[in-house]
Amino acid sequence: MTRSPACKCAGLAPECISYRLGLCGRIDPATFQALSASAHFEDLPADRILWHDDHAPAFVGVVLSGILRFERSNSQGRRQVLNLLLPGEIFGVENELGAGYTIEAATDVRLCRFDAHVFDRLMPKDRRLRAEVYRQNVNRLERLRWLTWAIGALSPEERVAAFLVIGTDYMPVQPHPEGGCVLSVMLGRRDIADLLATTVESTCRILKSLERDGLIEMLDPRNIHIPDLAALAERGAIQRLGDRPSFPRIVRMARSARPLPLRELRAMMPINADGAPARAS
Amino acid sequence: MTRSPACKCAGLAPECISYRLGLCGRIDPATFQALSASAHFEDLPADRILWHDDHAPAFVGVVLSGILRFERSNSQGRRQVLNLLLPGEIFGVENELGAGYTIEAATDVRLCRFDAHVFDRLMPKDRRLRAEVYRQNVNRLERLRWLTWAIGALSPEERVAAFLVIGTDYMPVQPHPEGGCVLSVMLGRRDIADLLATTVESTCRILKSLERDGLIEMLDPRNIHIPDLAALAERGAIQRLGDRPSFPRIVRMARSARPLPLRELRAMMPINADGAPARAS
DNA sequence: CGTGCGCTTGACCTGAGTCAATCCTGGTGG
DNA sequence: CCACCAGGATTGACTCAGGTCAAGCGCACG
Repeated sequence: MTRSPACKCAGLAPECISYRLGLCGRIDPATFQALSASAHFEDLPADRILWHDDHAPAFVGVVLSGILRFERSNSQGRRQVLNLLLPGEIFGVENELGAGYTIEAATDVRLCRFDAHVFDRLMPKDRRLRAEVYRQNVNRLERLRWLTWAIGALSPEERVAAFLVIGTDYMPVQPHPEGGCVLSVMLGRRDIADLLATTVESTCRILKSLERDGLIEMLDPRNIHIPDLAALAERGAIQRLGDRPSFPRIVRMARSARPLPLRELRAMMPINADGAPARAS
Repeated sequence: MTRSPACKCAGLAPECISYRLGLCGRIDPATFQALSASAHFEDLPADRILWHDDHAPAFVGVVLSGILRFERSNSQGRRQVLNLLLPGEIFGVENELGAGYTIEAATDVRLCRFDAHVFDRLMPKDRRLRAEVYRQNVNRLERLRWLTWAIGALSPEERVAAFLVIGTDYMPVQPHPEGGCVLSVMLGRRDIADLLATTVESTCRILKSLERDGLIEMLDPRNIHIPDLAALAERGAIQRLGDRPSFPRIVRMARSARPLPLRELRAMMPINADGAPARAS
């Protein structure tokens, strides 16, 4: 884990995802100054443990790129991923750790950490900061509600289908020459399985079966062509394409602070899943 | 559903659970005055639908007695209960409805409804009001995390065991002459099953099997003797008796505004599950 | 005294988890 | 450049936990 010296963000700010569409850009400029004075970048390799169990969090952070997973395991090691933390999202506010929760990097991650004390001092002062933290909490709650419902009321197949549909909101998406789109799944099978409360094997089989049904086509394990998003959504018990839990649109990440390594198909300029240019707001 | 004329709460306040340990007692007195001026009592019979699906909530409410269930169903009618709303808890803030969620009475319920506009006008003015709403949101998130983890990572048996243990925090509890305590489960099997993402039949069988193992004894379907709470907790994957999601302690309800009908064993003076007098705070 | 509903029990069966073998790919070192 | 290796992904075979379906049971209520 590399760690840069304190960075004032000054030059970077307009490029930074947190500034462009997250915390930093929505708070009072004075708060931003104070906060950025305590900011450090930090790069984590995939699977690095960021916080473990009841180890009280010592800092507040914002994800700049990559995905963190917020999870908890039972005694036999069965793991449940409770949330994905995406670029632009804050973590470490409200002592969300404590009861055996862990935060780990699901992919390579770059994040920005702020001093917790500085953050706590700023909270009561800036109503926009509070509003942003509140907003993100509401989103979190909404996503968790969806997940709980999905695990409790949907079949594994429906959950996987829904995961792919919802994934088009926050994972890279490219148009496909023959129509539809190609979703680049940023998570390994293990993580998908643990998020959807199923197993790696079932996930594989379900993907194959969705492929047999023509709902998807696997270009390679991580790149999935979705010819008809609406059809897949229907399989995933998503009534209208509109009602999915709110994730930040990765599309806004397109030119984030640190471009992802430019391998194979990974979309650097994602468009909307339906092939239209990315929606605003 | 009976509805009283507007009630100023004046005389009732000290008796009211929301005043004694919830919203009303924690906010600025001026806010309380304004809020209570728009307050109505409302009694709902069990299973009455309070809000349905995308019907935008028109009011903010506080549960005074009984339990509401916050739920969502899939297309085949499989239902998932996502949260229980207990005496003292607020609902209707932040448009939590919208995506097919429903709020229904799980038992007979008495609640206090406030005008949503009044509430929204007060929110920006009173920091203590905001703090209380925030606090309750954090609790909600925490409970939902536990539930998601439980459904995803625990077996149905573990979930039922844990449900009973956690239930001692928010459902009536009495000491048992032979030691341990008697928990009066306020929910029907159906609700328990839908909360724990299992079926009525499995719930029954699991209860029987816990009984065979001597972990519980069913006095009648709704009154369960727990000789050793810690042993049951262990079966429910609750490590230390301390780490359960935070529910309001029903013990504080003991003399709430409207006593529950005094049938059979229902404890009017619950004590702590371990037999000690109720813990403070 | 019938009816209905909630709870319980039994029989059955299948979806999905477990275990194990194989494939594939990218990375490493010779 | 190639052989080898490790880890992820896939596939197959097997098993059983727990869901479904179908009956009883018993209490509350009209």
